[in-house]
Amino acid sequence: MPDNRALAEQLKMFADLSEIKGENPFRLIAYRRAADTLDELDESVEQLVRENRLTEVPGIGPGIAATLKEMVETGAWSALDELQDEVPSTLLTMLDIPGVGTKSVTRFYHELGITDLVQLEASARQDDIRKLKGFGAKQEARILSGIAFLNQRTGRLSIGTGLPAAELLAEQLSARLEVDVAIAGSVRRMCETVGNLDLVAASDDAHAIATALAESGALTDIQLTEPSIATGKHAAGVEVRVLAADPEEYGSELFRWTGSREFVAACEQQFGAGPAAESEAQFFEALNLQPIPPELRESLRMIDLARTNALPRLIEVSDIRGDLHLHSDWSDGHGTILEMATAARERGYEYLSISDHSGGLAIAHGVTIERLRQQWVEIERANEQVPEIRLLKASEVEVHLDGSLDFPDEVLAELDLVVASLHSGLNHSIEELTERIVKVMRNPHVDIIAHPTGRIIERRPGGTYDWETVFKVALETGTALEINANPARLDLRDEVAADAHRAGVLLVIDTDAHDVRSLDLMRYGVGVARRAGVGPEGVLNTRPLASLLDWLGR
DNA sequence: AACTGAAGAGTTGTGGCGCCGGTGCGCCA
Repeated sequence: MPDNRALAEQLKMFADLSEIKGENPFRLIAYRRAADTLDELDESVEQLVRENRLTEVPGIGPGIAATLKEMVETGAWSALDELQDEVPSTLLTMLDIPGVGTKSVTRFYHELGITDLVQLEASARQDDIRKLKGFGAKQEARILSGIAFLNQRTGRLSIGTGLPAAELLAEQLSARLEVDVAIAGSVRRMCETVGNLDLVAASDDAHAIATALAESGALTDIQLTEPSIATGKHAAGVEVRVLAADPEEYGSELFRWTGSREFVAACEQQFGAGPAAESEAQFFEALNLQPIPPELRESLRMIDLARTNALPRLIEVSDIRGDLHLHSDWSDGHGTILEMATAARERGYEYLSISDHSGGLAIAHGVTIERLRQQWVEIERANEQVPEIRLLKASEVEVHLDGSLDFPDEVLAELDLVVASLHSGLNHSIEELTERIVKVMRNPHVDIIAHPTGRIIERRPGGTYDWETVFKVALETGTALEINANPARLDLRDEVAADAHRAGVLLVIDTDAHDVRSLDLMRYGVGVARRAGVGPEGVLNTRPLASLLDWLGR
């Protein structure tokens, strides 16, 4: 039974193929909008089909409802199958190249007979692309560097998918086997992408684990690859490995299975095979080491720090007192200001910054100066309705190519908080980008630089900066650099965040939420900060409201 | 294809950048 996400994928694929075929563009918009809606829908499509309520969903009319019904009931979509006979679906892989869209792909296909990335790369190398009207040497170079970037992709799963999947499995296994089951591996270390999902169960019965895995419904191809290891293929596309650990060795095995491989190897070299321990705490105690948080088990230096009880105190999700970068339905968010404020109260926050896009980002329905003033009225009203949460009048202000901001200084001065964002020209040179961001930080009204590099993990490389200069100016101007908690971004990434922290730069962890649910992405940003060795004092939004307002100078 | 608003028909996702070629078009946020 296809879930909402799988159905949305099919709709998007249909839209892309139809666009290549040259169908009515408004039809495509409708399919894509419906797909976006499904991604955020709380109810399952299957349920809606059964109750014949699909067309009650905004953006789903009779046509798409019939399509969804067909997919739910038969598991297939005949129109999509027919379309794939006409338009090879391998063409879609070329759309992943930054700068290549459906128009270009159509021409590569019709005029050069190119159907996939391998053929496209070969043609670009042979200078065949520039023979097409409207293409030249620069385009060829862009295509080649784009393909090189795509070839670096690991096919690993985002932590944003891996962690919830591992949590669900651990919960199901624990309930069925009635033993402790822990998440291990790269998921536990909060790596930005994960190659597989590793779990450790406090049970030496691997057969029972395999049976429980089968009952979970999320796995195929379940087998015992070793007497004590049950594996299977997860629907999300990675391997699941569950270690059957003797309860008396549960802690020490969890340590071994958490990795990183180099880290565990280094420990074994220093301490031998290590003692058997029921819990990880006991394991560290037996080694006479301060417990090392999983996120720090990458750098061997941490072993020395643990020896002398000198590990940094790491930030925790419970340290976070508010979210300073998010969106409402005033721009491209889906929740009202009141809904976002209420959700923040449920999460125990003290404050929330309403930072919708500025007018320059038209596609996101950016807020113009005139609408900004209207928004302040609504923010004040919500402040009265949800007195537990202090809503800040903020903006995610577009940075233009010349480093100027989308709002004039007089308007910025009236805001409680200014988040500056680069969305264009991120492929410019390191010198140009550094100069631009320095200019932004030197604006006295700018408080935060959002998702500084603009990377999208495994999709867009993002910009490069002379970080030393960026940190120096951030320190000098008192600008906070964001760790964007969205698992597709995680920007700044762990290593750069660690360097920033060491340089004394203040960090801030924001979700950039576009709906209520995304406020919960905070833990991924906290994971990055922990991997960077950052404690609560290094993060702006751990501060109490009064202290935050003081920092803002308001 | 869906929505609006009441009839059928018109509207829907905007504007700047980069590349190519000499003014326009595709791509992207």
